[in-house]
Amino acid sequence: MPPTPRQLARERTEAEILRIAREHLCTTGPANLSLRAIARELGIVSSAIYRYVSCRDDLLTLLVIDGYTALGDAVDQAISAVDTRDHLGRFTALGRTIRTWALAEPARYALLYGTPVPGYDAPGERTTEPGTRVIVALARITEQAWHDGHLRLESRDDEVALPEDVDRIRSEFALTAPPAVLERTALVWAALFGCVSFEVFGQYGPDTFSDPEALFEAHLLRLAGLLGLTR
Amino acid sequence: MPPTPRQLARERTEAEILRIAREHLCTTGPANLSLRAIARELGIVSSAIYRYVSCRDDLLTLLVIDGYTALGDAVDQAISAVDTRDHLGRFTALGRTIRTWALAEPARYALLYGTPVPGYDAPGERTTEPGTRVIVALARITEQAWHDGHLRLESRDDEVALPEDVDRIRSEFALTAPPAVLERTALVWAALFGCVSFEVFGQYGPDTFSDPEALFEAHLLRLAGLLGLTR
DNA sequence: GGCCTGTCAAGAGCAGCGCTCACTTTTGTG
DNA sequence: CACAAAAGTGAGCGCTGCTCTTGACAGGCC
Repeated sequence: MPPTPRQLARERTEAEILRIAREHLCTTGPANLSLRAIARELGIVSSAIYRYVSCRDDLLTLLVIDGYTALGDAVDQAISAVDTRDHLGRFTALGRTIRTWALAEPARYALLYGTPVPGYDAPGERTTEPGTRVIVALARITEQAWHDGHLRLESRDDEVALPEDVDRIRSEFALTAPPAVLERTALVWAALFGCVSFEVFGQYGPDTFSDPEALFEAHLLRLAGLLGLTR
Repeated sequence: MPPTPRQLARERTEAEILRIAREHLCTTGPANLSLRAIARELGIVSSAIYRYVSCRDDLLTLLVIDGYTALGDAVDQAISAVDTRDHLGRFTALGRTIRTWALAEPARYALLYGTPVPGYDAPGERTTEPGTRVIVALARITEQAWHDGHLRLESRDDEVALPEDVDRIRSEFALTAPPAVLERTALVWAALFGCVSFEVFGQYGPDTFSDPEALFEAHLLRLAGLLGLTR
């Protein structure tokens, strides 16, 4: 059945709340996100906001899901614009997209990959799936590269740190590449976000690197090498 | 001249404020650090706290310096306990110390390497020096390894992303290793903190890796390889 | 001893916050 | 048109950071 006018109005208000909340996130940060301020900007009295959002943590959950989804969509789209056989190109597209999105949306990035908000536990049943999209996309790239024979192995790649965990994950996602590939994928995943976080969070001093993008590109290529990607 | 009783009492109170603030940081986070709550726990009235700390941001600066100093001391001590010629041992000691300290002091780690506190600008003239101690220590390790001929170069290591910036930094710290070494040092630095942040901030799911320490050790060795450290 | 100055604590007060509750107004629909 | 559900109102509680005025007290100087 078609949505009633009431449902439409409600959805429009909910979307508007999310939009204002995203803006406020930039200036106040997640810990000081103010429901009163959002209500004020929305033009309703402070208590009326609770008709749409049960509490502040609920709004945070909506923002987390919203952020993971936006980043996941951006990454998926960037990857799918590159030839399936160009594994290095897909990897650099993934890395570049994460960095670009994070620099464009530092507050949302911080909500996802920065300090956890004290006293807030993201409900796993709602956030895990969108939250794993980037690492799943990265694992699919290395899996495809392995499948196509474009993943170089090293001499001591026959042993891995956590065989049980790695095997469980490999079977969960039906990965055929050797365990060491998944281990290196996890390292590159963490390293990638380390590079992006340092830049977004201002860990590099103000006048240390004149062209952070060029530095990131160089790091991306080295990480591709660490991954064993050829071509 | 000896410190007056006044000065002694004042210093004792300041140290006590810092201690309580560190505790509160764990539960409230830096953005919601409450001067009133600290004053209450100290047993003085809320306004009296401003005799010791000019404002909330000033307390944050004290905590930032305190944190960088504690981490820097821990890293320096761990490194100096390893033979000067054991460059791999010094590198893994540095990495392990960062991880151990971060897991033991997640709130202080988050203050240093997590999301910047919105609206708070750390005064560079007071925080830069303690804040660079870890990367300086890492650079000294790679420099020493290069000096001792224990740093492997790669074929395309003759070109570097930002020659001017890298050369400026090399001369500032009197580094003799080639530019590519510094570039890789920067990547490993970011990657290291990426691994630690993922673990401290709970980016790995609750039941993904049964033994995060073992995973970190494996990643450390791979990062040492990326650095080109031999033996 | 008396006084003056600088330090410290107290407490009231302002504006903002999350959230609740009793209440009124609006609105879609049988 | 009537009526119930939904949306909005405004007072109120206890908390926050921060300011300002007021008063207690100790050390140095005459």
